Amino acid sequence: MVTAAQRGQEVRQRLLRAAAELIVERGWTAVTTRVLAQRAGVAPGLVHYHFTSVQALLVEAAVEVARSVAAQTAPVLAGADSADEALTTLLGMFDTADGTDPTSVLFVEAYLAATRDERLRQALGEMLGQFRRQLADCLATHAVADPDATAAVLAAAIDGVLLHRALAAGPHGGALAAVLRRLVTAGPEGAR
Amino acid sequence: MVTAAQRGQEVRQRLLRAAAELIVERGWTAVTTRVLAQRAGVAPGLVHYHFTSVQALLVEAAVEVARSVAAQTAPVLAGADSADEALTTLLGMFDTADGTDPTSVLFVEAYLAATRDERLRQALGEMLGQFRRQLADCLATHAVADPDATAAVLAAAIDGVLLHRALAAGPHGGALAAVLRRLVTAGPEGAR
DNA sequence: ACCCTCCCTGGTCGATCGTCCAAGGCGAAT
DNA sequence: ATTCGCCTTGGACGATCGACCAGGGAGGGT
Repeated sequence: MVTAAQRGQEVRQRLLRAAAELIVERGWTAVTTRVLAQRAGVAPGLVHYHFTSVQALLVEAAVEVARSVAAQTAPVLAGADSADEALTTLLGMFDTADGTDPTSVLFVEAYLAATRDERLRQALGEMLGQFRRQLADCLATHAVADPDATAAVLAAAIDGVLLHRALAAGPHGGALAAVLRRLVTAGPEGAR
Repeated sequence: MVTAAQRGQEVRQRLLRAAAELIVERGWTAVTTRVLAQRAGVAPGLVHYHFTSVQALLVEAAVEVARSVAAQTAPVLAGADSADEALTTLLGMFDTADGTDPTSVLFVEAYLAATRDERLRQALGEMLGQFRRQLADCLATHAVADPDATAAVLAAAIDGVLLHRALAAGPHGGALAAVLRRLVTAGPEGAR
């Protein structure tokens, strides 16, 4: 037997999934109560029953997606045998993304919304810091110079490449990896 | 004597400036006819007199700002004596930006809006292509390997760094330049 | 003096917005 | 069987939205 509470949680999840889709399709500030409910297949009133506001729902949905992506990248960085391997595997995960794919657009939408929502900014800032730290640990283990700054730039470069792919075709696969590899193969003398 | 046509053009410019401000403050899809008019200090009806729609006004405003930034970077790339110098000067132009400054936010907002507006996507895509080409020419002149892919990655890295700065503090100035310099100082043997 | 053209005003239109709420439904506990 | 607590429904509220337009006003050409 399915309890009412279980059905309630499932509705919550459906609303979160609908929010993630609609942020991408319409843009953060254009996601409305009624469209959310329709996409989730529930009555409009349920949105404000399960969440205090539409904005709170969007924030929770975005953070959840970011968390799931972070959960995928973490083991890659922790288990790599070399900085080269970590880079290659990481790029492989994003190589099918063309900048207009749901995940890429959602991330950028969340970044922007974070400039206008302090809670979201803090949540995403912590996750970015965590990713940078994991990446820096990976680079430090494999003797890359200035691992902290390198990790920050590498993370930024990946996001930037995805951002630019939405506008115009850019380097993919091997060509992209070859350029980015310069960041992690320079020895300690790379820093002046 | 100020003719009516001159005043009309000035109102148009005021609306474009107001649009650029409001896109940053409120987000692309949250800029409304009436707020635009109020910020520009004109009657609401003028928005749809000078522009066919609010969306058209936003697109024109974003493209105009992008063009003015491109006009600032172009001479830097063309006149640099070395790839190092071009990189340093370029970074200097963006070093005061913290990711929440008007120009950075406007660019990202425009990138996102471009995924939902084909005209804007094409306009920004052309400008990105032009910037990449200028940067690639600069790199090629100073014997950097694989200038096209390097230029694309470098451009993406700069945008990515600005994007991430909005979420968390990142490398600035010398530390940032030191890492990015690896991209442009690797010789032809850098590509395996 | 006339008209023509363009700029501008201020308000109306139907649609849609976020939020809230009274009332109904239904399993679980008493 | 009754009560309790949570989930759910569908609509009401005032505010605001983009787009539109009838009409006023003021130079410039005739």
